Amino acid sequence: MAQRQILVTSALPYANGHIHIGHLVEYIQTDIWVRFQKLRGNRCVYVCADDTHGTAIMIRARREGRSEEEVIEDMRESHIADFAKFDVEFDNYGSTNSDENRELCGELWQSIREAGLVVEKDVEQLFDPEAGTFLADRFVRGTCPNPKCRSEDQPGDNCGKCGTTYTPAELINPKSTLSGATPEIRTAKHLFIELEQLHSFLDEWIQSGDHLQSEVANYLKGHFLGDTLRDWDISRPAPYFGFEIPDSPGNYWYVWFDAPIGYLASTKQWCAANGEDFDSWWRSEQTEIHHFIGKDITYFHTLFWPGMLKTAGFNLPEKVHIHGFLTVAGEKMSKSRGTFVMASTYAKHLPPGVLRYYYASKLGSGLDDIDLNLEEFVSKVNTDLVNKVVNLASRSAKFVANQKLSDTYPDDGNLFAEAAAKASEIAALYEACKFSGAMREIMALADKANKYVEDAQPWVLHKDPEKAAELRDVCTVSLNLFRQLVVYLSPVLPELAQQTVKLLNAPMNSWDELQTPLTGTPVSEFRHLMKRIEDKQVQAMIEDSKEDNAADAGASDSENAAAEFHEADTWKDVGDALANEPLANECTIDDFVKIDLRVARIIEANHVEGANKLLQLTLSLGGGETRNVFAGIKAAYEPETLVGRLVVCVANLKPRQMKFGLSQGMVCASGTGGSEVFLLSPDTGSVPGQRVH
RNA sequence: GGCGGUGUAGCUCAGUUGGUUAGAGCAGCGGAAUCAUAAUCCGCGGGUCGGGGGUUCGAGUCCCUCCACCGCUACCA
Repeated sequence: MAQRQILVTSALPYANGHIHIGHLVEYIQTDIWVRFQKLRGNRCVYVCADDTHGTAIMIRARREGRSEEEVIEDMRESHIADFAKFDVEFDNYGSTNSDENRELCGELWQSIREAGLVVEKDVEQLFDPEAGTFLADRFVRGTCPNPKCRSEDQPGDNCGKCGTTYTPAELINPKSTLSGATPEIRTAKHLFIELEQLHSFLDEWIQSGDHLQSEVANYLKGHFLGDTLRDWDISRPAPYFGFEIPDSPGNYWYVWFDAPIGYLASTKQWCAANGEDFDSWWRSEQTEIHHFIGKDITYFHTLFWPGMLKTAGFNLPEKVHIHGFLTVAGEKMSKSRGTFVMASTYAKHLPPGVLRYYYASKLGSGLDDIDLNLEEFVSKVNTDLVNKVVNLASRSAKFVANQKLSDTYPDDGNLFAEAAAKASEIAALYEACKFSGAMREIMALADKANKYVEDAQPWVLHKDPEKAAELRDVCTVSLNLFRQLVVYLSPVLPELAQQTVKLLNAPMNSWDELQTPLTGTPVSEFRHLMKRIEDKQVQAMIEDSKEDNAADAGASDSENAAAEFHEADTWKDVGDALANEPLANECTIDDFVKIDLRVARIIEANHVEGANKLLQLTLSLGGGETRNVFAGIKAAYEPETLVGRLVVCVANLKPRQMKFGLSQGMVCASGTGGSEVFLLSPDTGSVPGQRVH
């Protein structure tokens, strides 16, 4: 098989936040794929970098009273340390704030200019006169301009209440979240790339070959390519932390222009350090480029990025591998529930290998979100890795410790050969990123191996000194089957592979080593290769995450906001997920007054036996008037935390007989449901029984 | 609203170009074994493959329709 030359990237983590277990899905997925390629003997280079530019970093640096460079350097060290803990091994980890990146940005920019793709347009944007900076939409809040809504304190791009989208300039009574000042509308020149000129190229690239998963190609086709592609605003006026555009003083490249160029820049650094020729990696048909990204940044990597590369004469990606997000216990990671777990917090409580295995066992080639189910996590890694795989070594190594394996490989009923024959099938699963399928196949082999040991009964042979040779044969088979499994698993579990090398005193550098059994080699003293994990470790991690986040609450708002985002969500406001509830039909004031909203105090709150979503609440309207209400807020609130607080309720709602009793009203709340429910609270001073007008 | 995706055993998921009584792991139940980190092995139960309609000799697999859930809906993309 010819050796392939493969360049692999993961998305660049933003230097405004620490790595969390959601990020790790991507880096672990990529690292497994890279290790697999290397094991197969391909030339494979894995580069990444910190994404360092943009308003968010600038604001953070100001708040912390230090330079942007200091901020990003600290975060870079933290990121590198976190990745190392999880055996994510980059060949180069760069930064978008590097000389290489600046040069390459200039080079691509030049090509894009020469291709006639750049146009200049005026853009109206809000400007904070106190902070002296233009404001990204999420740094502006004000009253929703929709006359039917007028909700206060809404972000600058769309209303979280009614879902209306608008520009920040349309907000009523806007305020900067940086200084509290009222922003001014200022006009500035922005540079745009006319992507439409590349429409037919993109059409073809996206539909041809196997560059994208079919869902993605369909999505792009239906969503963007069916229409005229809009111009892409790639400049930002000063002040901005980034690179100034050489032929447009006072303007900076927007962070999403220079971020993907970071892939090139990081490669260039690697080339310089290893005496490699950059063009043979990025301008050569010999090289396959593979990007691994999350589904939220599909747009950049499948439209702009290929367009930029094409225009500047670089290699196009061979494949953009797109994955879904991580949910924990079936829901978005949540700080209040302690499921927003930082990589470093995880590493304090649990070993990294088991997370790598768990993710591998869940990852297919699709875009579906994967769920970290905590009970399943514990049982799966213990069962598969400790009880099945490691158990093979554990139950046979001690019989032959400090001895040698048999000189000729014994009859094993063809088990080794059959498992070896699975190599091409399992390799194909790894290659296609169908790791879950690969793990299933490997565990099926582990089951067969355990059955072999069960049938061969080495513990019986052990008692009869005359059967020493037979015992050694059985252990030779068992340990070889074990080693074969470890080779199969080594992209996922590099640490286990290293330990197995020590145990069996034989290297493990190639996929082909699973084809040939070891014979006559010494066996070391057996030591536990992997510890079972316990539920209490997981619980401790969750508790610790709650504490982490409580500590965070004292930090700046922007820091908290950043921590809420999925890996690339730092580039947008996650709040718009709430905006999809369509606006109800128009109603008159007469309609409105039919609904009698009252302030009420929760005087009792209880779980309801047998109910999945409901809590039983007793509301007091004052003067002894109470209402029994069943509210679907169980996932979001503990009953004991509710007692005593004021809420707003619909007091004249027709009572409804529910499965668990009569409900005499509704408690007002916002949110999308599940754990995302937020009760409305009146300001201090209001008392139970007051009507809401 | 539009577009994309998903809906298969209690849970997590496989089901390849439509073809014999729909599979795995985990969980549950019953046995065996005791070398091993209470880890293993054997057996059992459990699904009208979201609902309905259609094409076909035959559909979880193709077509239509409805329902539920998730995501996206672009000048922070």
